[in-house]
Amino acid sequence: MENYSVYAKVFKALGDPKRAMIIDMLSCGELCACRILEKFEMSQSTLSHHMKYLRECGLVRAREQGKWTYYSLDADMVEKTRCFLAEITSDKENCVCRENSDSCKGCDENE
Amino acid sequence: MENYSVYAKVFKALGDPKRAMIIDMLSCGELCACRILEKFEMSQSTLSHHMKYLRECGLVRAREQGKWTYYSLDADMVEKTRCFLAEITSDKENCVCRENSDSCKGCDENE
DNA sequence: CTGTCAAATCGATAAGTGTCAATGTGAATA
DNA sequence: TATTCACATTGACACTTATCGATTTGACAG
Repeated sequence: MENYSVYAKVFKALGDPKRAMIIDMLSCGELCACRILEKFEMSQSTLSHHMKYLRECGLVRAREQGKWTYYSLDADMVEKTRCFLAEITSDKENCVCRENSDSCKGCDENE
Repeated sequence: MENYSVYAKVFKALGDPKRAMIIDMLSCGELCACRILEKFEMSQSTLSHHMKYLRECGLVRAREQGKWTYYSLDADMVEKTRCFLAEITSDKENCVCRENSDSCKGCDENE
């Protein structure tokens, strides 16, 4: 159930059209907040809120440089998320539905 | 922006740990509501609500047979969702961030 | 027809989310 | 030092969501 909760946060983050769009933008490379803001009709505080959400779920990293903050995707988290999605939507031997235990742990490296 | 909204619904659906778990269960094949309910500490009405959510975003289909309702994943939607996730998290030529804008290079020019 | 069962819907409530204006903060600059 | 700039945080609000118990619907058995 732990894993479900971890990725639930990521999916919640993707569950807002504007945040999904921000992810899309960041997929081309690092961007500063001001550059992202240009693309949206949204107050600066609202964008900041969204960026915090994206950071806290692990999907996005922030790098501060002087007064600017540069955002970029966390490639590792992206990969894990894709993997998790693939995992829970594919047939498998040790599925939750076949056991009482917490299987379907996805692609965690410590196994 | 349309596409972002369509898949935002799907991601919102996956953004609840229990719903993600239900998806996981259904990935092994069709199940009736009662079978799913067994796995959770959740009232019947709450489960019904979640199933409606999953149906409405297109991820799950329902087949009624007598008094039972059988649920299964919509393979097509699953595939499209995986695809969308891959799309927005990969670098590409025609990224949102390149639309109506000269580049995606960040704030370099302001430094 | 009546009672029972599976599931959906309704009504209510507490918690979470998206949004903005206002304010705070820390770095660069005049 | 005081001001400005980029961004974060706060407080407030309307809206949505997760949840439950109660009720309704639709199918089957007697």
